[in-house]
Amino acid sequence: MPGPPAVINLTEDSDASELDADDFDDVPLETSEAPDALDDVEVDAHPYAMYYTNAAEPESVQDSGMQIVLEQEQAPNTPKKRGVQWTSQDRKNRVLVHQISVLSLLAAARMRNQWCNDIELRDTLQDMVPEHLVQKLFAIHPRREPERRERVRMFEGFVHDLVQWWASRFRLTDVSAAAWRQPSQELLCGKHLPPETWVDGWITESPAARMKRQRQVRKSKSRGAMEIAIFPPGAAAATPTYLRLLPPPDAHSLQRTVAAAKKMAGCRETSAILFCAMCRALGVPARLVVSLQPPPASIGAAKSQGTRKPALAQRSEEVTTSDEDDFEPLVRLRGSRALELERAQGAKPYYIEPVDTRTPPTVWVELFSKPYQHWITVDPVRALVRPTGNKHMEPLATNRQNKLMYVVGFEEDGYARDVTARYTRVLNSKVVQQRPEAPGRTKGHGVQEWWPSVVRALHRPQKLDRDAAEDAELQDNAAREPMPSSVGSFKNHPVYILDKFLRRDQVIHPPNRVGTFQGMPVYLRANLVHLQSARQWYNEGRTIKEGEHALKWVKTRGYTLYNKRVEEQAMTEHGQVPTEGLYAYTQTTLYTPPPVQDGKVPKNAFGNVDLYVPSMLPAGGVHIAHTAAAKVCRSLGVAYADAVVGFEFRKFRSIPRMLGVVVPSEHAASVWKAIGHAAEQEKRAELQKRQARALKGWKHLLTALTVARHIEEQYRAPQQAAPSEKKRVLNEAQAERQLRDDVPALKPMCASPLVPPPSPPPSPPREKSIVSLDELMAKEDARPSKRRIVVRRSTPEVRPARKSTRRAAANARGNIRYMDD
DNA sequence: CTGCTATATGCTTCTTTGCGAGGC
DNA sequence: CGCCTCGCTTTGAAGCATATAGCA
Repeated sequence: MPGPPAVINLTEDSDASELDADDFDDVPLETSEAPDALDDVEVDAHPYAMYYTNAAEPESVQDSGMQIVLEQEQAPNTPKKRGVQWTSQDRKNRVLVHQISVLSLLAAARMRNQWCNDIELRDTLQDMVPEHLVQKLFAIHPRREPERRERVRMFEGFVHDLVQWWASRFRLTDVSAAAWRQPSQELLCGKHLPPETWVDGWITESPAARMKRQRQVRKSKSRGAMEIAIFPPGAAAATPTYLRLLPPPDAHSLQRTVAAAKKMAGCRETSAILFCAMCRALGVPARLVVSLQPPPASIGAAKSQGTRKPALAQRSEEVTTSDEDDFEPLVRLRGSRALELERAQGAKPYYIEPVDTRTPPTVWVELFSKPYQHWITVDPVRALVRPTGNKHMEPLATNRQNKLMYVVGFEEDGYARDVTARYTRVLNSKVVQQRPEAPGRTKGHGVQEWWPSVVRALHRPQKLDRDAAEDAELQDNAAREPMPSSVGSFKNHPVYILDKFLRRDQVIHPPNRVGTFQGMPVYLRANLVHLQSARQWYNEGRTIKEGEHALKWVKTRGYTLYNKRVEEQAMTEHGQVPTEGLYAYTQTTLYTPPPVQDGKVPKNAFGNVDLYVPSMLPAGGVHIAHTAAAKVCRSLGVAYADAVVGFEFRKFRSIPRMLGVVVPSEHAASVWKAIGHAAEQEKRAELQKRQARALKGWKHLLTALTVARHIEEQYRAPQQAAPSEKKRVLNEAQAERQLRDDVPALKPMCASPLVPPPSPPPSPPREKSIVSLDELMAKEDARPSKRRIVVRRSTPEVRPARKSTRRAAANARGNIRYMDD
């Protein structure tokens, strides 16, 4: 998880994302507003160092109890080859995590950009600027210096001096712990980290330690720490790694940012944020530029990164020489008090991979030079001022902590602009391809790409002149990127494409060649056209225009048994592979079905109406989307046609999915009415049927009892035989009830409310055991006439209705009381 | 060692209108 | 007789992403 988004505030950004809500089903998410409670903490003394021990957590550490559990579906065991077997769900998760990270980072950056407008912060910073610099700035005015070229030079000189002054004054602290950089890949790649390891501002916990902490939290009734459980990728069930969030080390609130300004000390990112605020205070249009560092969207990228990283497991002094990137000694994030605590508990220091402040940053500033009418790139940490930035802000490909993927500049008014093109020379060949939904992954026409939609939400709705000029500049920058130098890199290239990478349903139209590579013509991806067969277009409610010729002929791909047979037959008869023509969208037109004429709905060859999309409804017709519609139409004598709304595929056979009928519009109302009527009647009939079944059951039972009594009367043996006889009869009765087990719960005909069955009802106290059926029936006769019949399956008592005219039924599952009417 | 290419492998997508027996 | 339900039918190929080996 990336460090910065201590607070997530998604507004427009969340609208821009095309994340399916379903994807979040498994993520129980509870958030609450997180007030800034650490504001009074000193910036200098590693404000969170004291929390780095397992000592009791101050209540202010975490305000929201948030739990994110990305669970994976249990899949059947697949034989493990080596390493982790990635499932398709893992891949989807990676993209999702990437996208959520990007949005979160944007939100975090936007919030910091807002802080730059804070009056107190601006005043604090403005007061610090030396007088001679302020004078230098004021001197740049058309009235004082009419020569524009001179003003351009003066502005650059001013910015240069300002940056020099800033870099010499601002003290860098907390650099590594607070760095905005690539999150570590170990966990995402399924590597197990030992407990008490620092991971991007989180700390790993052993299950036991977690339980213990949670017990303490419960006892003290305080809010728990924010924690997540990360499951390793792969199909096999595994134990997650538990992470607890540490307090953010950087100036994560406005108050702390102001404090950092007063101290003129903080991390690299804080330096850039404060510099931006200062420039705005001086009246110079300034952008806060952020190179977002989300985890990679593809597994391959993450894997190669993750495996090459030095083992974070070793966390002590010896790690300092583990990597060539390590220029700084081990960062010990300890205050003196924390160190004491640590010594007392025998804890080890956390290892945090260092950051080299000489490498390109992930946060910097752009200043708008009014005389030059261009944005100037400024890195206040390395004291760099450059009219163009790509050489100095692009990290090396080998840099694992900083990957240039999205660079966004936030302006004073809160709008942002995608300025990635300014800072990379490999925008199309590398950068774009790292984003999800790169050209190779999207398909078809009209597919919304994710990042462009995010950018649209960030950009100013109406372009300023300088925005338009910048767009041209950035486009020019991108256009200067050279053509790929290998066949492979043409694949999925966002600008160019070779014939050989065209898919079955793609064609270049118009086929304007823009170059040649190894003898192959090179085309622009912009001219790529997605094609579909006539049938496919028909399924979307479109037909091929008159006189259009197919742009491409391809081998048919019969899927159903029928079509396969047809293909085979064609093969044997003509000796050539059957082909079908493919057409572009522009060659099609909306399909208009023949209209309803003389009250008749025109049918197709199958005797129904194709209604795959609403536009395929014949003129003068109405779709009655009700399953009972056909029956009603038949009885009413209304001409109708079944509506086919789609297909289902089972066992290589396509089955039309029917839903309702199409009728002439003049009959629609009457058909709907009849449907309502029929439904009511059906309901009544159903009820009657159930009652008839219940009555039959009762009749059966009573007959059985009568017969039993007759038999008993005729063949009764002297006294002793009676009990066993009674038992037999009762068993019979019970079997009878079991036969009726499927009788559904009967709703009363009248409107009396159905009382839910009290469960389980106490058995009614029995006065004394019944010895014979005679006794039983005599008892029944003796009872006062009751309007309520209770049948309890659990009791071997049988209390049939005395009069056969009484309608009665019982739910064989027992204990449902039926109110007779 | 890195980057490129070819090959192997495993997963995903594409597809687009039955029939007859028997019961009610 | 008409309508409904049930059971049987069959079980691919292309395309794509990724992993891996080999080569320059």
